[in-house]
Amino acid sequence: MNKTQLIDALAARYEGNRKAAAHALDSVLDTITREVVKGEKVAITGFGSFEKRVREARWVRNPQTGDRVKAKKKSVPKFTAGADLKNVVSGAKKLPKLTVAKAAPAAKKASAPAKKAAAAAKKATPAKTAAKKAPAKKAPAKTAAKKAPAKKAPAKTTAKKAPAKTAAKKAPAKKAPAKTTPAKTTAKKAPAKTAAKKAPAKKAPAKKAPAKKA
Amino acid sequence: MNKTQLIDALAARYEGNRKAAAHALDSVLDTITREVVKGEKVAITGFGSFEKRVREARWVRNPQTGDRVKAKKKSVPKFTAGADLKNVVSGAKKLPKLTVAKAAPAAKKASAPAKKAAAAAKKATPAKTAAKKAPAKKAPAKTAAKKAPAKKAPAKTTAKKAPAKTAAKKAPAKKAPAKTTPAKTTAKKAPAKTAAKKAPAKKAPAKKAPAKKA
DNA sequence: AGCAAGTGAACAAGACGCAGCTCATCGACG
DNA sequence: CGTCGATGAGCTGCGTCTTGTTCACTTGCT
Repeated sequence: MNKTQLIDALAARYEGNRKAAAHALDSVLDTITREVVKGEKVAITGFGSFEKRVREARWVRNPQTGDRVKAKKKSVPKFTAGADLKNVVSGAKKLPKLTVAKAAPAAKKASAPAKKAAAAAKKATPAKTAAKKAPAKKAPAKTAAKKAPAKKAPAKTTAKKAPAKTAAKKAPAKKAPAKTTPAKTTAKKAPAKTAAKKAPAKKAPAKKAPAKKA
Repeated sequence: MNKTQLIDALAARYEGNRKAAAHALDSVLDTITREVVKGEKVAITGFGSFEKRVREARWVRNPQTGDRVKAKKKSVPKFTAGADLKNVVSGAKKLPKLTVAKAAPAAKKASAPAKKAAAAAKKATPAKTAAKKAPAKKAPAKTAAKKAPAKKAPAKTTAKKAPAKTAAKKAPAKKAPAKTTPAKTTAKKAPAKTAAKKAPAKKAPAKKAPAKKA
């Protein structure tokens, strides 16, 4: 998914208004960028944090010549994923269901949807809280508690709607073939890209061709 | 800077409307999250890309017990910073000036501001483009070109309008202090962290205190 | 206000970043 | 809608960074 496609997906939060979505995306990214450039660490609880980190001078290699090169000391942007993002990406936790209702009123009433989002978040949060409290109380039984969360994951899956579970199954299926699935996903929108990637792999020999030129 | 402060900064793009800003931030982050969870790589040219990466099972160590632990195979979120973000963070490139005018109309007319933003982007882009073309043409002189870019930075400054040049002069002046300012900023926070790091070291004994409790 | 996230420390194995170059892809603009 | 300049990805190998667990405390957010 590229920027344009992201804007398309984001537009759903703005009643299909792509311009508003584009403005939102640009604004968010630009603001984060400016703060990081200023040396400010931008910490978004749950999602992650962006910060400027100093990378000391170090020896690196020119992959083409194999020569060692001294990379100068510089500042680089660093993103550290937050717990929530990690949890949903790993599948340990599911994202709150995004209702169409949220998307619709989003553009009309920023406050109303925010409350709905909070409500949805609360629904997801308490369940987790309870789960965490249980192990917290069973300090000695934490080992077992570890196993408990594993059971929790499926429990949540089961707790969710049948379709969600179906989606969950699809999700893991995607993980297994993550290397394969993305190709499929890519194949849908950018099969050309997949082909393009495969093509470049073939172009690796193409590079050999230029090597011959050399 | 935390989420609340980020929303404050972002509100400037929405006529001070914090709710709209919050909605924008939440929408963007949630959309990115959902796409990544779905296995989609979200590539935002210039800023960076978010993707789900598979981490194979591996042996890790429990630092407290020294025990080897088998970390299960899991999916983790990964962010790769884009060239533009890297350049501005490293100081190799400056961010286009953000005019208040942009912020003001942003909330009123999503379309109009988008165009203005685009116009501003163009101003920044062509200058860079021209600068880059120059080196691109001197393919053989790339080695020199490397040295050239250092000179380019001022060259671009000169190429800009007199006022822009004035601004450029201010900009470099800001650069000089920028490094000083961020250092100070960093000094403020970093030392705090450093202090914090030292503080926890002191807290190590504090842990002994609870040990006494035990 | 209460709960979750974040932080720091410990250590070793595994993951990641980064040079320069080339080609494919992207996206802003006319 | 097409164009073209900018960006992204991949290559190699080595130095740097992250990650597991646990605990206690601080901070942030709903």
